[in-house]
Order: sequence, then C-alpha cells, then structure tokens
Amino acid sequence: MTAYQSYPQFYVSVDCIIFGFAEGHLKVLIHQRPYEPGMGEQSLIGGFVQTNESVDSSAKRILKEFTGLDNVYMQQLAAYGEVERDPGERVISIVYYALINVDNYDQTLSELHNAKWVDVDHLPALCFDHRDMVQKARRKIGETIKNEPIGSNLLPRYFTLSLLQTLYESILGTSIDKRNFRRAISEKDYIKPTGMIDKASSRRGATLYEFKERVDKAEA
Amino acid sequence: MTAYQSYPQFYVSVDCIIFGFAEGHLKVLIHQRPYEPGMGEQSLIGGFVQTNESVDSSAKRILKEFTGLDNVYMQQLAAYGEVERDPGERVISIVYYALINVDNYDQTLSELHNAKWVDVDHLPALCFDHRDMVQKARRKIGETIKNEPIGSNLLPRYFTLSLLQTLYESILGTSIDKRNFRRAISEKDYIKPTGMIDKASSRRGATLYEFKERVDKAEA
DNA sequence: TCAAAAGTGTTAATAGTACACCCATGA
DNA sequence: TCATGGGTGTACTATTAACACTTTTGA
Repeated sequence: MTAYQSYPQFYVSVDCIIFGFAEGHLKVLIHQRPYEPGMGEQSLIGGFVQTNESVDSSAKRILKEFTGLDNVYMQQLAAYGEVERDPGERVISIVYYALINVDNYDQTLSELHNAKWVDVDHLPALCFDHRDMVQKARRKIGETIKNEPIGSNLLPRYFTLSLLQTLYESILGTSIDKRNFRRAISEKDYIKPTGMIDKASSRRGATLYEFKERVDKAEA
Repeated sequence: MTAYQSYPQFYVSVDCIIFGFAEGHLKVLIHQRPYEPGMGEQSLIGGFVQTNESVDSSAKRILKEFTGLDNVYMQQLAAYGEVERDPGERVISIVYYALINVDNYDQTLSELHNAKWVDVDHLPALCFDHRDMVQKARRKIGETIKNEPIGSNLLPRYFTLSLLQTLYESILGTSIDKRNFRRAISEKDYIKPTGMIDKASSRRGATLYEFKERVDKAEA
C-alpha cells in the first residue's frame, strides 16, 4: 500500500514539563520512573504515543492522567532524538511544557504517581536528557513572558502585584525594580484591579488584581 | 528487557525546509514526491529516520543527499504528529530548516531529485502539512534575524548593503528605511567592508561587505 | 544628460533604567 | 510605636522611527 515498509519504526514518547508557581519559586512536577530502564530515578511526567491519538493529544492525555487538568496552556518544546538517549531502547521523545495553577489540580492523582514539585533552580538529578529539556523550556518561558500574559496560567485568579512580580523574577532569574515593574504592568491592558484587598500578605493590605481574559490555549 | 513492548511504534520522518535567497526573494527547495501516497505532488525534502542515526543526523544526511552540503546552519523547527497528516500511514515528522547559499551547492544532486526553488511568498500547493511547516519556519527565521547574523548563511561571501537590505526585507516581509538600516548594520560588529566595489548592480558601484565570521553551526 | 542605484544626518518619539521615600496597619 | 509589605514619580539614557537630498557613472 505505501512505500514505507522498508523503513524502521520507533517508540515515540511524550514528556511533559509541568510548571507551577509556589512559595515564590517556579517549580516542575516530577516523579519516580515506574519502569526500567532507570526505574526509581526522578523523571519528567511522560508516556508513549498511542496509535489512535496525535502527538498533541498524547501530551494532553498524559497531563490529564497526572493532574486531572484539561484545557491547559501547553506548548510543544522540541523533539529529542539521540540514539542512546534512553539506555534501554531507542525512543524518540517529543517534549511539551505546560503551565498550571498549583492550587487547582487533582492532588490525589498526582500522589498516586508519586509526583512532587521541585524548584527549577535546584533540580535533583533527572534521568536521561530530562534536565536539558527543563532548562530549554525554562528559557522559552522567559522569552514568552516578556511579551505574553502567560502568568495568568500560573497564578491564582486574584493576586497582588507583589506576587506577580515575584513570579516574573522567578521565571527570569533577575530582580526587577518595583516601580518600573508596576508601571510596565499597568500599561498593559490584560490586567485589572478588582477593588478587593488581600489582607493575608501584609498588615496594610494589597490590591488584588486579575487577568481580564485567561489565556488557556492548548496550542498556538 | 524493557517495559516498552506493549507500546506501538511509528515511522518517523524528517522534513527539511531548505531556504535560499535568489532574485531578491526568499526561496524554498521543493521537489516532487517520488512515492505514494501523494506521488508527484510538491513536497519538502524529506526522508525517514534510520535506526543507527539520531534525528539530527538524519536531517543532516537528508540535506546532504539533496545538496551535497555539510556543516550548514540547521535548526529543529517542530514535530508534526497529527494522526492523519500522511494519508498513507501514520508518520510522525520532525521538521528542520536550513539556510544555504544558492550559489554554492551541488546542483547535479538536486536536479537528480527534481528539486527546484520556489518563492516563499508564492508557494505552490504542497502535500500534507508542508505548507504550515514552511510558514512556521519563515516566522522563526524572521525572529532570529533581528538578533543574529544568520544572513551570512544565505548570501554570497561578498555582498552589497542593498542586497543585505533586500534579504532582510524579504525575510521580514516589510520595507525598511535605507538610512536606518545602514546605521543599524554598521553598529553591528559582524559585518565589515572589504574595500572592493561591485560594479554589476549599479553604474556608480557599491561597496562589497563580508561577514567577519560565518555562523555555520549545525545546532544551537 | 539622464536614469539608476549608492550613499549620507538630524530630529522626534518611545522604551527602558536608575533611584528613595511615605503609607497603612496589626501586633 | 514599630516592623512589614504597599504604594508612588522623576530624570536620564538608549533605542527606534521618520524623513530627502546629493553623488557617481555608463549608456
């Protein structure tokens, strides 16, 4: 039927870099690899592409299996195709990254998979080339957040400007001047004050803001 | 040995978007698909990943088969994984783009494959999702050329500033003010005048420039 | 002599950066 | 009353954008 029979076939995996923001730091969800090779090592959330699903769908399925979440900001990062990247068998991996709100996912599910959050700036040893993947994704998010309000995907619905600034600082790995930051943000049109005051984070209380429209796209 | 046996395997192809610059326009090298499905349709340069090579190496091999070129600026663009993207069988494609100098490749080889250059702004119908791939790559080059001297890969060794400007305009799809362009370029440190004069393009003659160091990297 | 491309500066607007103090409140 | 985080404005610098005329020369 096709002329492809003479070509080899490969396992194709999907690895998901699930980013969250907690305790003032950008975090990644990892778990212990449940099978050989590398069983017990720390690993990104992953799985294998099935015949009846696109690679994008596969990524969404895996994200849902681990977090219960649908309709999440998720982007393809890159394909990793070194011959020996998986010491067991040849596996070509297509990597996605997702941004989720750590207060709003199914923790029962993630605990079931022994998943836990680790600080992006203090990653433990990860199996295979997973560390490279995270670094690359982190750089890409840094580029993106300068132009697009992707912070909406990482923050709770209502947030203070201080929290937003901490998010930016954590993603960019720099410190930002408070006045410059607040001016730059107020010139954007995607954030608005709600009139509500958060009394938890300070005695004086801080205005709570929200994103006008949440950017919850699965592809772009 | 591994726990992967229960998972399906897939054909993995590599498609190469080979960009060149000729007659003042950004061009792409395409050819007629030599096998079913879609035999005879216009297609990007592609091939299948082999067991003994990484996906990156596969892209390099395919580029070399069609152009004779080694050591070319080449970057991974994305993986395309829709289930029905190839109407014959399930094929997951990993796409690369390359920038080459149209005066400096093995034309015998490319003619052997019925390859020809087409204008990026007037693409003919391409098979499968190849058109999307080209558009995406084009956007990415546009981003890149604002910051990196990738033009060196598309131009002859010596070139006039007018030609360089035409290249930028063609990639960015905008017209650029001549004085602003020349000032911006002269502030960069990667281009230098050679002292030679090109008499072919104008009566008056134009200074020929060259890139100080050619960025011929295969990965970045 | 004239058509055709080469070459050349100034000004205005915008964006980014640096920097320090007062405010409101609960404990 | 004081410690804590919230909130605010101005001056400087760098970057980008707009804009038009003179030069050279081969046909």
